[in-house]
Amino acid sequence: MAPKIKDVAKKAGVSVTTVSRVLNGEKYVKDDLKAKVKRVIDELGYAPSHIARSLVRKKTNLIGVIVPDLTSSFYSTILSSIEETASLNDYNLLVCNIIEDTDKELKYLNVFKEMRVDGIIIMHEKLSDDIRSFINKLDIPVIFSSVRPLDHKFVSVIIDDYEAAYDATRYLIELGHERIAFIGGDMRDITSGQNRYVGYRNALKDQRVRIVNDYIRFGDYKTQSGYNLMKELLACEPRPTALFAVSDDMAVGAMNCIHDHQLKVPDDISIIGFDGSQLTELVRPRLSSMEQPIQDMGKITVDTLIELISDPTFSPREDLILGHKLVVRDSCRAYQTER
Amino acid sequence: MAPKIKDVAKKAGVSVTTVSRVLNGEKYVKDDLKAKVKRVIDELGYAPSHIARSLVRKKTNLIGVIVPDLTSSFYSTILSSIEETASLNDYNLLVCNIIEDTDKELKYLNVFKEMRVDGIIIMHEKLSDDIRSFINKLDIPVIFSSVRPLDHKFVSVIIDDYEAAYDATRYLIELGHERIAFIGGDMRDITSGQNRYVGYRNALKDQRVRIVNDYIRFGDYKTQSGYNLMKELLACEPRPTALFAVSDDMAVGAMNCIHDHQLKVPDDISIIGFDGSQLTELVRPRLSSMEQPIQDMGKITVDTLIELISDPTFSPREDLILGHKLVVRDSCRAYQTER
DNA sequence: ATGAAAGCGCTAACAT
DNA sequence: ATGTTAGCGCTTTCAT
Repeated sequence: MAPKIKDVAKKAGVSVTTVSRVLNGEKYVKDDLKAKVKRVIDELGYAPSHIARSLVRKKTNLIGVIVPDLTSSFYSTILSSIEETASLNDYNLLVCNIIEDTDKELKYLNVFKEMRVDGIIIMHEKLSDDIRSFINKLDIPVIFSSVRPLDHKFVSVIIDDYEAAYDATRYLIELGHERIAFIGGDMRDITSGQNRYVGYRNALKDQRVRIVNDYIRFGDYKTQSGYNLMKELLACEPRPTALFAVSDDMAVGAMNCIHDHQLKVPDDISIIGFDGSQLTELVRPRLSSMEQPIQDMGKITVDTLIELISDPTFSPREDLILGHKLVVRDSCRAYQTER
Repeated sequence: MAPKIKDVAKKAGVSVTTVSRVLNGEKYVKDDLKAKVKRVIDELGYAPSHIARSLVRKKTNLIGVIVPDLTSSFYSTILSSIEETASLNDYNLLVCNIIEDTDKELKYLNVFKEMRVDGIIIMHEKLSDDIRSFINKLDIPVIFSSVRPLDHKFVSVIIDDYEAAYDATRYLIELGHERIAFIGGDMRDITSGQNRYVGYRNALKDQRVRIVNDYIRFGDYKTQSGYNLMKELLACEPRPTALFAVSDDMAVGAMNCIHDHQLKVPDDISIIGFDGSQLTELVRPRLSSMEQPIQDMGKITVDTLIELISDPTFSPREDLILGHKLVVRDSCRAYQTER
């Protein structure tokens, strides 16, 4: 069995309180005693039980994180930033990967509750009724990152997805494109589904570009779905000359589909993605994308959650809206009518 | 404050023991009592404290995981598989992302020790002396996944990296290539550094292909490093006609470099990667790769660790060697001398 | 079938 | 400056 504080106390010839004091760096311990205790701790290889500590302190220093898909470039990057920030603040991450599995999510949320995690980060917005009511009853701070669910009793750290989509679409319009297709996400998602879609539509409408329903398709943010939808789009007559995809993954899927059909990006079709994930630099041509500040998003999520944890009265009723940025790479070109 | 077992007991008019019994599904509780307790639990929104439980049961159902780079396609996939298997067995993951930071790693290992995690999974092999001695003293089961450090007192779940690299290289030789370059990893790594390098060398030697030192470069498994090293290789005279990169990330970096120099894969240079990560299907041309059974690796790692946890006498002294598989896609072609 | 009470390893009054 | 002791919320003998 691992040594306990009592063992240390006995061997050092002091009381457990004294050991506890040196453990917690309190003063009121004479230097020689402190030194002796420390030596014994080393000799015994003693490490205080976080379990026992949590029980009395009522603080676990644990943050539960629910990620929709660990293997996606966007989420693994934001998770990495979350981990870094948490670690810097002495918080540890309990990570749960949910791939559209409400039961598993509910189970995990319950584990988070049982574990008495200090806070919870959720990164998807397709909240089932069960989930919704569960987290509403929970008296643990919850924060949403990169998404904002509909009835938000909680804070979200996001960009303005509507504006970002609008700007991305306008960029294509300004390049002279008039047949601009759209590959969207799940319309049950407000943030990444609806907002981005409406941004696209309104950009077209405002610049008086015709909206063609056939050019509008919806999928699930993943590469495969981008590939499949692009295939459908290639069958349209006339073919679109540009595409806005609401995730880089989908954009890459579309690029690959185009490549596999012996067409060229951007010569035949211009593509702009969304997220600004690592993928953008991994593919050829490099993918222009509407960039979310992924690193900042992770950091700010954790920083805000920690404030929420340490000061329950602190409650930024407002969401935290970060800036988006168009990053131009090589996947778009101007459209010449006389081509 | 969250309700406790005592609150439930009081409200249900029974003893805490009884509540504990229904919580743990024991028999010897009359049905009507059981029902009443359950109702009260619901009404109160009571969830047993995992902390308190762990303290008395001496079991946390926590597994600590140390990942070298969450954002890499290989590690995020294996982590995803680990998470899934753990979750299925009611274990939760404490995830720590280490990017060559020994201090952080040591700190985390100490957290794992304090947290009394039931087991630890480590996915890198560059163990510093501190780390090495720390885990040797630890009386928590440790398992290595995808790597095997030098003095292995612990079990590893791996493929035969030497054989896999040998086979990958031989594939290029069989395609008729004679100028085969190598982009390697960190030679301080046994598994992914040395073994793969020696596999490459021996394959050349055995098939009597000349080994050219200029064609051999070492990096850090990442895309950028693959890119940079390929740039160096392109400057060689004569240029290599084929390349074996010890990670898919590096292979993709090399592909991009080749593309950026107006050359073609596989027409000008054939490339084979290593890992069989999702990247292989994301790039064009699709990347042929020596595939590791990533999913299985994650699953087997967790399954074995759980055995280790539940039965301390159980100790597969042997490493678990999984099979590798060459997956041919579009990045290699036969070399014709008369070209 | 149910309950009382000891104890898991620690912290934090409270005493000295 | 150091020690005694009562919990923290649960499980688990041991009684009944």
